[in-house]
Amino acid sequence: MITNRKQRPISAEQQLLAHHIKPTFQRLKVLEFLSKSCIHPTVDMIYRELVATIPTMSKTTVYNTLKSFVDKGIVSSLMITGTEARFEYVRQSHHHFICEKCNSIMDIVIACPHAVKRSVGGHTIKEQHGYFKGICADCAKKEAVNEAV
Amino acid sequence: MITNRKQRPISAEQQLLAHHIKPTFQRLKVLEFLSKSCIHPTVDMIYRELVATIPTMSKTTVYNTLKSFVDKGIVSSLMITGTEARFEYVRQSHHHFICEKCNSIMDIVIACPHAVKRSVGGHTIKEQHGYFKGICADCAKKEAVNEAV
DNA sequence: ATGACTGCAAAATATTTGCATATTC
DNA sequence: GAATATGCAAATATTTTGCAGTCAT
Repeated sequence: MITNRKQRPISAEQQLLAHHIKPTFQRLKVLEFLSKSCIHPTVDMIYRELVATIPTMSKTTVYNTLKSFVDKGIVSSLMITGTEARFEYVRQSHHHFICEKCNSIMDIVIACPHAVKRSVGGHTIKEQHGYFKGICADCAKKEAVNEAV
Repeated sequence: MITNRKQRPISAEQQLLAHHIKPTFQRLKVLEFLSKSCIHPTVDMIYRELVATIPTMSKTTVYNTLKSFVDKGIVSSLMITGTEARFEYVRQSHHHFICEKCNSIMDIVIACPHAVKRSVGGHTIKEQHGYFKGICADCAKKEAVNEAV
């Protein structure tokens, strides 16, 4: 769901207007998809999803669109799983967990004392990112089952 | 400097042997360069540095070598500045600061309550990563000077 | 009509793979 | 001499760029 600063639900169109981005058809579709998704999709995932219903959609447009969203702070870009960027609609500040087995990315909401810092070591902070890598609960369970056999 | 678990200085060769990696000439050079470097170099930076004195060095070998180092936990791979992986010799656990202007990466040593966690949300943690993005002190200073002109 | 947006194609960049050669034990 | 490591070349993957056509004021 997309909300404004007061946590009131607003449309994708209003969200783009609020950030001075012209709400074109393609941009709305990208934003709507991201706001519904919890899989932190790659450019390719977004493209494949949208081209299914919008045959003229191009990857360049997905790249362009994501770049403008990231610039405006509506979407954040995660470089945590190898060489492919992943994207998420910006909501509450949180950390991530990346599973080495299944490569899924999960949101981890935990208190972080650095989340409110404005600067560190004399450097001005604009963004904070925290992530964990390991084995997710699902994969750990599957492994346990396999070993029992 | 390379140290063992008791913080005693050891040679690159001993470090590789301790991790069951055959200490070949190329691997030693990569490890020595990383252990001396504080710039979190890319594959290309490592390659260019080494090929200057070892004309037969290939990028494939740098990739292979880094992969084995990361697998053994001697080196860690950072995906935080766009599409190019950066590498650092593993020492004390710490966070990073990435400057949006000059793209330099700095180590940030701060207390983090999550650094000792073994699991989060039921998922088993193997690695923790934290980083900040913003404007470094140097670039902020330069900007201030430019504005004053 | 102007300026912004889209999308194809090509270029640029980054990484991986196949395989032949070289090296080491 | 068997096993492993190296390095060239090609393939693949990801992102960016140039440009021509399209769309919306």
